[in-house]
Amino acid sequence: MTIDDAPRDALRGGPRELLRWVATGAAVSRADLSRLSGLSPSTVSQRVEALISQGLLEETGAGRSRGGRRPRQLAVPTGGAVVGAIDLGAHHARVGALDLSGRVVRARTLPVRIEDGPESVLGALLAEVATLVGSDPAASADGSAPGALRGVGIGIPGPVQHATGRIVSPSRMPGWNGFDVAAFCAGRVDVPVIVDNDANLMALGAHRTAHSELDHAVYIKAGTGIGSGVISSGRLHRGAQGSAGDISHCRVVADPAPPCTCGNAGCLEAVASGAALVTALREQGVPVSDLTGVIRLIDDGDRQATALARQAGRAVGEILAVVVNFFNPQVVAIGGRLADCEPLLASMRATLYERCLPLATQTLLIERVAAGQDVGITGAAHLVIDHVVAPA
Amino acid sequence: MTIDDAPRDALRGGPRELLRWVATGAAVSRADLSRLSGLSPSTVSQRVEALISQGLLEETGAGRSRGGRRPRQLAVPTGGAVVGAIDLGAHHARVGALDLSGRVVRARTLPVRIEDGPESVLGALLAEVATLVGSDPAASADGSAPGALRGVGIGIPGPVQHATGRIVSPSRMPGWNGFDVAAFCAGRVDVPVIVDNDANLMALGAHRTAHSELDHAVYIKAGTGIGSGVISSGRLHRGAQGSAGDISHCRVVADPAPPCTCGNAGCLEAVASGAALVTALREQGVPVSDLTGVIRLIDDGDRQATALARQAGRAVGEILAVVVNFFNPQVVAIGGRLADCEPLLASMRATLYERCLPLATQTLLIERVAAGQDVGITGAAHLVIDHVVAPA
DNA sequence: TCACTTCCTTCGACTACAAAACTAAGTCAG
DNA sequence: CTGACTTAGTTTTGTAGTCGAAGGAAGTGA
Repeated sequence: MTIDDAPRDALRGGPRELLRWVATGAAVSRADLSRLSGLSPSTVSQRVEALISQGLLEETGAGRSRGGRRPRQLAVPTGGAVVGAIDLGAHHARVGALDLSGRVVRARTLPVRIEDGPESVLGALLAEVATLVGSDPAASADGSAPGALRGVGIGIPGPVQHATGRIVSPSRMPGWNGFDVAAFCAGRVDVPVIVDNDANLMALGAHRTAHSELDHAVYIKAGTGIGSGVISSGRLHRGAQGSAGDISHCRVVADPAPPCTCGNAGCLEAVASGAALVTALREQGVPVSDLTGVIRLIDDGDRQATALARQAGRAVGEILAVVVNFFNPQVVAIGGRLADCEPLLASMRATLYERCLPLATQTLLIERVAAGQDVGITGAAHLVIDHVVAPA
Repeated sequence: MTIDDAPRDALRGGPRELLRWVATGAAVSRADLSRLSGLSPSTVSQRVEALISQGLLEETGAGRSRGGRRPRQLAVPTGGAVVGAIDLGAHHARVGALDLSGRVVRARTLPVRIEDGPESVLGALLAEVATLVGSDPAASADGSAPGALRGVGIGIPGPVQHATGRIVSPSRMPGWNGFDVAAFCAGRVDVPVIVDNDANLMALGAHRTAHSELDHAVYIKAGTGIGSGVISSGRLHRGAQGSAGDISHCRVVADPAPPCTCGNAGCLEAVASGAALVTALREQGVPVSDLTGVIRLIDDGDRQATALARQAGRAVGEILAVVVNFFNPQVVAIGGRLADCEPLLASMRATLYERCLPLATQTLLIERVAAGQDVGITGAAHLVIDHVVAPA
């Protein structure tokens, strides 16, 4: 006798899921939703009506007939910049205004100086969010409720206790330790603010846009720093302390083992992060100023830079091999600025295939995160949307 | 604003949970259940009645008053050996008959020879299950329905595709590759048979008996082989292919790197498993015949054996460090025959604390699996019980 | 003996969902 | 162009699960 697993999601057919189906284009009519969700047509009608009255859904005329009455098309109100999102990085921040479907309405990249401290940095970014949301033509045109800001999601490049919104001993954010981001922001905007780690947000964004049908996924963010986000049973896995996915200080074999900002040596971050590559190249006498320079060198086929990228790829692969064996995900995707670095990717892949159980890699997808520079804010927006369309 | 996470379990107050509360002794009366589950007294009464009529619960007279009417005590029908369980090991199998609360009613350890092949081994073990269940005094006394066998759970010391019940390229089970355990057993017993990896069953058993209030846990089984079981959000995490937790072939630093049965060298299993310790000691000229001998040597303080145990502990700790950083569990517990080996445990602990993020180890429990030799069959029984008390 | 507590059940109401019947609006064959 | 059929969506009605209030059962303690 064969036992199939418990249903993937007890929230089956919840308003959130209906909304997502419409947002992703999987469903266009009430009938579609009924088929997809397994709910009866009457129930779907009822729910849809509720969503419409909340301004979360709208009717957009009749669709094409498939041999019978034409469907009344549904859509998530688009163009309404109602969710703010900030994806804070080491040197830049991506700030955006997104609509309820998680689509980017308007976004900008701003230079930031983390070392200026949280008040200054976050203050400026929140102001930019307000500008982006406020400059919404739809809102200024009709000024109705659907155009109003519903929440702000913020991604931080360091450890965040999601539950409290507090930052805990970040390695590259001087002056931010213990800062309560959520509380600070709550004083500046009067909508819910959700704070999470940047890798988690990338994971959420990438999963929702590219792998929403997969249950278990791991996303690596390799930029200036290195981190990962975990999707388990379709949901973000944050772990006991909210530090799940933080593989930056796992030890890897490297000779000599480069010292890490954390005080140890041979950490993944000290070998495979963008910052590490910059440092290593400089020590070899190569004059690079930042990660962009390193990537250019690699693209140009520079021998030293390429060798370092390979080493970085092996290091990532080494850690990822343990993760894949242990967690057995359906997909491993790599994002961040180093994701476009072919030598790194290639040696990561090779190491992974070499060191994993055949069973674990047999159907494993190893990909690049597709969604580009907006994955982070997309993930942040999804977090907010999930919270706005609250219960189940 | 602080956002609390989604409710841990949408199945809140399901019949399964009620049953578990009674089984664990957390609840004795309907009133207890109402308080624990948050359901209204009327709903609880209704559910309890249903469970009683299914024979899954029974009333056992009145309890002690707490200042008012005396509670009508509830209990899971005990003494009824209604679930069969087999925990197959490399040289021995633990076979048991358990009641609906997951308590062991009767159990035996049998020697097995894996190399005799699945038909022979499983045939004998199933026969033993029948004997243990059949010799139930309660069943023969009143012969009523509650005494009837409801299902059999089987743990296999190798990779199992839980969904199909098939064994996939096990490293130490010649003749078992591709064997469909579930189908074979289905032909011999007329109740559901559930097959899973032995480490998964240990994890389930240990979690249910000792850590049921924790969401995320990792259990290491270190015996002849080495494996792990993962609890994520309170549920067994099996991963995409059902191979999650199989860390036996993760590479660790070891010099020289001992060859592994899988063809590679330096696998965790080749360094830290019981089989590896036996092999290594023999190569050093120490005459040991099996794992029991090794453990005796270690307990006696033998220098060579202890050194190997330390090395094994470091190797486990090394892998576990990555796992803890990545998964951020609330507890890591070690079971299996090597769990009682102090030097191994000590160096595992040390390595873990040295290599993990402080945030991840700050509140991390590192323990020995408490439940003893019956954890496996207990886990198997729980799997069956969960399936019998089917939906939510 | 009486007030009060605890335990549990009964009953009416509410909610979520579904099934069935129905309306609406189309296609297509003859 | 007409009538049979299809698809889409609504309305009505029914059912199952849950809760709250009320009350009965069975105790304690002043």
